[in-house]
Amino acid sequence: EGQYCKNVGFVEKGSFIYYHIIDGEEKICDFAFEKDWVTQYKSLLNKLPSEMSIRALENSAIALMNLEKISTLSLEIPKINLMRSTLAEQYFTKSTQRATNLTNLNATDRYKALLKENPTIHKRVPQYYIASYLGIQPQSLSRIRAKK
Amino acid sequence: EGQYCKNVGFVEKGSFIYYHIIDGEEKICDFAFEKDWVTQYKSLLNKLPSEMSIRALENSAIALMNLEKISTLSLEIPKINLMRSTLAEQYFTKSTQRATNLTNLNATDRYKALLKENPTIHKRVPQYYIASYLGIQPQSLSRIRAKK
DNA sequence: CCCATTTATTCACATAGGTGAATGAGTCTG
DNA sequence: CAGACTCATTCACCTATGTGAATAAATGGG
Repeated sequence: EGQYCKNVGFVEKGSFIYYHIIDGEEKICDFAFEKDWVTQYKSLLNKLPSEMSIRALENSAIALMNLEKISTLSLEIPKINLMRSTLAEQYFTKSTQRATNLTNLNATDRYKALLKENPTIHKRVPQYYIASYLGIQPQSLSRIRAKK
Repeated sequence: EGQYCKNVGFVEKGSFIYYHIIDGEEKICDFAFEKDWVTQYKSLLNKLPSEMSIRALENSAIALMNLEKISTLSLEIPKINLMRSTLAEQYFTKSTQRATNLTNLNATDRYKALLKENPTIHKRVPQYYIASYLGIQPQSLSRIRAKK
């Protein structure tokens, strides 16, 4: 947060969280796992300070590519532009889906939807981060898990 | 919804809603007003059926541009590519902000945030659409407004 | 202008999720 | 192994929002 993002990463191994700090608490707004792209989109493309932080959760391996180099390469290899639109789209799709779930599903159903999409997430991510991502308190997620 | 989106629109006058139908109800996920771009991003760029509907709320004027023509034009006028990234970014920024508000603010504060961003919205959009966008019932929005 | 329809408000009650505290379980370090 | 953390669970109670019904207000067509 506050730094200038200059790279695009591709997760080879491990996991990452995107988060804001609000009232001293880490509010998780996204996860990234193997084969996801990782960058701070707005900071990267607009050369603005990043509005959020990104951090590895596990011991991870990530392939970093510098935006300048990508831009140069794209003159020779037009397919690289595909990657740029894929990136925009991945982020847009994920945040839209998250907003849709937040308005149309209750916490239990949001948790189920997350598990369906990522069945092993609770083995890899502390539960209070999952709760934060779902927009609820850790106690509430405990309650939801117990009820099932 | 279900159709193929082939245009990008620019709102000259009026207003539009983006919505899904879920359990027979229109769930509003975005608004567009003067100077906003309007398109169904994923359908447009991937030539897929649209996942949502878009409809004018008021008597509106919109400048429509065909994607094919935009692509051709962009060879002559490189600045047009700016518009494409602006578009991706507008959508991404809005949906991210919406998801952030939904997780970190209560309904009252989400309503205040919306009013701050768009002070005249209640003069132009029926209240039950605003409620839907905020992720609450119309009665709850009435209650919130009454309390203030 | 009147009636029909749509939209907004209000109320009483129900429920999901928040809050703070206590407890338990897991993990790390020495 | 003991002590110190960190994380997860459970509980009792609280509050925001949902729900369904009744009413009121606004809107639109004849």
